[in-house]
Amino acid sequence: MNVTIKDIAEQARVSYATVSRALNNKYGVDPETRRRVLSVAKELNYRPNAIARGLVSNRSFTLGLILPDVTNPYFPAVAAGIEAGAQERGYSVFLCNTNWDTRRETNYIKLLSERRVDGIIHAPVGNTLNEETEGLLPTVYVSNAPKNARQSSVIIDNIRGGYLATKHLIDCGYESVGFVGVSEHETMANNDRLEGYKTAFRRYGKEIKQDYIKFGDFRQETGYKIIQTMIADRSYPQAIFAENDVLAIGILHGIKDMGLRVPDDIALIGFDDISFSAYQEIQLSTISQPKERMGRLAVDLLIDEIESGDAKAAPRRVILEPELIVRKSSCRSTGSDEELLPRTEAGGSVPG
Amino acid sequence: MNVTIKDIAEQARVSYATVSRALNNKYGVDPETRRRVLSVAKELNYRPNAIARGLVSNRSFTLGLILPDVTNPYFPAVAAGIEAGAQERGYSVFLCNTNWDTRRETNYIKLLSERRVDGIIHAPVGNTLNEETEGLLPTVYVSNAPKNARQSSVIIDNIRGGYLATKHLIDCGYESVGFVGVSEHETMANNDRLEGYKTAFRRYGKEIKQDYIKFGDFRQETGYKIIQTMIADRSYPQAIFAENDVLAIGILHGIKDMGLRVPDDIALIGFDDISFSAYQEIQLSTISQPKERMGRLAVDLLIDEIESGDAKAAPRRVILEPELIVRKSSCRSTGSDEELLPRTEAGGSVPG
DNA sequence: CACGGTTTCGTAAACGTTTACAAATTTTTT
DNA sequence: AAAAAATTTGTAAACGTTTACGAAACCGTG
Repeated sequence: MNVTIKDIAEQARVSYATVSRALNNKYGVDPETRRRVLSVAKELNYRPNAIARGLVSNRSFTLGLILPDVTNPYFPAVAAGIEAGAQERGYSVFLCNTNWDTRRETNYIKLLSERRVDGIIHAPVGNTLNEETEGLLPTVYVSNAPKNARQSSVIIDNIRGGYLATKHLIDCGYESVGFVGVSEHETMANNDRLEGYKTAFRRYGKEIKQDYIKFGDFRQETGYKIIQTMIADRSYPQAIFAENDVLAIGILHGIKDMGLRVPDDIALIGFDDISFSAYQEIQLSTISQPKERMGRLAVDLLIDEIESGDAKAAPRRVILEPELIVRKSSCRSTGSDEELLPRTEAGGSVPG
Repeated sequence: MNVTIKDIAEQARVSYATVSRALNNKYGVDPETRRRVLSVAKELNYRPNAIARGLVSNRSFTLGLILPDVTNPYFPAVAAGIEAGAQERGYSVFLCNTNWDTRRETNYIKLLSERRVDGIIHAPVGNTLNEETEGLLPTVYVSNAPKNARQSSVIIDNIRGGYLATKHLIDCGYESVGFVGVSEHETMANNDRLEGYKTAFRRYGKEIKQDYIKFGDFRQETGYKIIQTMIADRSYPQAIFAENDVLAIGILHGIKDMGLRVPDDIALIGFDDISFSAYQEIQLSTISQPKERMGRLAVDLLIDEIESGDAKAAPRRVILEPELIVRKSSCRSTGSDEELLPRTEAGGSVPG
């Protein structure tokens, strides 16, 4: 059906081995025959069969991308970086959507291993590593990495992010600062953000009030409901740090629908800087992650590991800096920019 | 390195052909040996090599998904449907992001054909078909289809959508209704929406005012600027139909930042119903597409074609109904629900 | 117990490449 | 002009499966 290397061989009156060498620019083929082979190939509109090639070379130039939810704007942003980077280096990527389900994660990893991908980029949901699949394939974790992962990862310093967010609110002068997080799917990223929150309290010698720490999931409605019951109960802080922007936007609406104002009655800061947070009507202060860059770094790391063959070399843990973005939901910038908290120690270095 | 069918054969003391038959539940293998083979396979943690399998069967159980921009919330919504549907039927999908670039579209199609995908789902950018690649692979177009495409497609009735949006604004009693569209990347979908706009004017015997028809690209900022210059020029309609929600949201902010109110000073309706349009602070009226369902329909169509082998059978053109969603940016519902415009004739039928 | 019919199994070829090795050809050296 | 060296080419094996075909083993029947 499809035209193969043998068809070319016939037309060009050489053996198919020579055709293979000519097409792959291998050393040791006469320039004249190479020319002839290439011209025949073009004429027949030859497309090499990547599958056959993969079988013998044991390399598919294919990656898996496992993420919890394409529909959550955070992930497409990093996926864009991954796709672009992979494409530039000759790899194609399989899209795998887990719906925040760890069992689906496991299934996908097994599937990808059957498809003989050369590696996977994984934005995992849990905070513990999956012993059944760890090490099955070269992996780079992105945006969240399980505790004591034995693989490389590209994340931001979530503790620092949580610290920056909380510090900002404290610096604004708010007496009480609450925290709304997601517990349903505990991730290291989330744990760390809470940790950063606590650190800020410690630094400022303030006491944490458990009533002002709430947990839900990662949906807008949840944030909406949580804040509304807090307000209804007349037990709410002056400011809130929400663990991600989607939650924060829900909270924002919850506050307004209860007839209170942001930031005058309750100030608010989110995390992630999804594109909609910048919208005029929302103007959510937040902690920004370099999402696309994280994606690029992750593929580059992965492909480097694959191509250098030292997949088993010391895993690299790239930890990027989060950035405080002050919009209108918190307070005007305080200007105090002192680096009270040193950056969290990274196991590896941060490139470029 | 990896455990193969031969390793199993050895352990189970049968030929590897028998192993293959046992693993694939083929007819003609003794229940006892099958049991033995399966148990050895499990014990050795065998994972079939999809690449080798693909080589001989000439089927990769792999699809390509080509879309213009993962970062635009419309596309992840349909991608989610596609991914889920494909996964359920045993297919994996390659993510291909074209950045609204037709040359990248062509390159991706060629690449996918080298990877021997069984078919592709394509949300194309142009309105003309690419003669170089058309027919190279079984294809289903989604969300936009080139004029006289020879392949199946799943789209909504964009003429009707444009009509519904415009009619809604006219019914609200606005004297003048403008149109803001994207011209940079002309698509059939966009052309049709404008067509629907014009149809509504014709039905109502109103005259179209060219000053109120503007074009830009598909970015928020563009909508923002377009409306601001209109307002600055003191030449703007009472209501605006924007060709997509991203544009509409830009317009929304543009209006507010000029000190005017929505809908009191200028009413607004968008198209697509991306998730953020529903946000409390935005409340954009819009025309909704069943995005996830479109994705599912598209994969199902594609896989049916692939598996039935009649890829060359008459292409099916599935045309779904758009739905008017009235929020707060236009006017209260008018209640007039008469079906003035018959649905656009479809070349095929709309399945259950 | 011979025989035809089933059922189970193994051998071999095939899928489209890459690549080690050897053969053939050309070029260089003496 | 022969020998040696270098270049170019072909043959064959390999990658891990599936599957057509035929051989072997088993079954029941007369």
